[in-house]
Amino acid sequence: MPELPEVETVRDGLERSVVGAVVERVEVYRDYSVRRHTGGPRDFEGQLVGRRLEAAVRRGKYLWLPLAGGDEALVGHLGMSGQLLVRTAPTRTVSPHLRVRLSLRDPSGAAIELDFVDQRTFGHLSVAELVPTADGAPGGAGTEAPLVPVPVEHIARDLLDPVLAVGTSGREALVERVRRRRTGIKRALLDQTVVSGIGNIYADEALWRSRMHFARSTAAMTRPAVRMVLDAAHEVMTQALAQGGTSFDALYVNVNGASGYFDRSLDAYGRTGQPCRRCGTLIVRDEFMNRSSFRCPVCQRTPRPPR
DNA sequence: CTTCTGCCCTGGGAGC
DNA sequence: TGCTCCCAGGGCAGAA
Repeated sequence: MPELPEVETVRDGLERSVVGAVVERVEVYRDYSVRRHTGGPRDFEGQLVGRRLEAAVRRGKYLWLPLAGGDEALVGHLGMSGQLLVRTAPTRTVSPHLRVRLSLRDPSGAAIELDFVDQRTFGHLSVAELVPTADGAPGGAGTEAPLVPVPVEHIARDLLDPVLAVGTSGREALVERVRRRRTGIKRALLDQTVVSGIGNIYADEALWRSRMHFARSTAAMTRPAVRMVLDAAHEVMTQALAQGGTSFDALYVNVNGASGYFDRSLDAYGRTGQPCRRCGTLIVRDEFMNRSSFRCPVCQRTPRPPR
């Protein structure tokens, strides 16, 4: 499932393949896939036709393509199973999970199809207004413009954002924000209003690398401990991005959670019953927020319950 | 304001 | 073989 590194791979692909192209036709095959769009799917189609895609921007797991001729953007979230596939030649087979198709014309006159394919339909597209960022800094990766779409306004910056770079005041402010929370460290890492882009997989990987239990109280954590887990999250996502980038094909912007990075490099996530790569103890699975959490029971000790 | 729960959705795979 | 049920989980509404 796409988290920050996968979404950044998609953003990079879109930047190279569809930026500069003009939307000629929009087909919505599944209304549910166009959500949080004022006006509904028909209005979505009308808003896009004739507009040129000006950039490809990402914050956390949100993507957006600012549209020429107005402060609006095509906004996308891939959810669990979403893919944005770029094709420059007609295809014989159409995915049964094709939800939205944008037919584009690039500056050279060539036809491009941008397909939103999403099996589980947790992802969605919309057109939304762009508004200034609260801090005046660029809205996300891939742009210098200090703008974000309205649905992204409440989404915090992610760890690859220069505003949150290690050693900056932004990073230290994030450390303090985490310490002010009254919750467990994994809940804080997953809260997209605190820091964005971290999902269940990379949260578990960051906690394993930091030797921390998911339920450790944020309020009781020292600054160095919070720095450590944030650095670990940053590191694991950077490494994943480096691997995801190598398999990228410019003509096929792909997101596939089952490929590449996932199979080879995970230390905790999904490794129930397999030996911890540090100490050999078998990884366990815990119930957490109605989903799963994977950890080494020795490296990541259960914290004392608060009194 | 903060924290937390339940729900949205689909199809692959396990279990019988 | 065929049926049923569980599971994956990001983000949001609404409750506490």
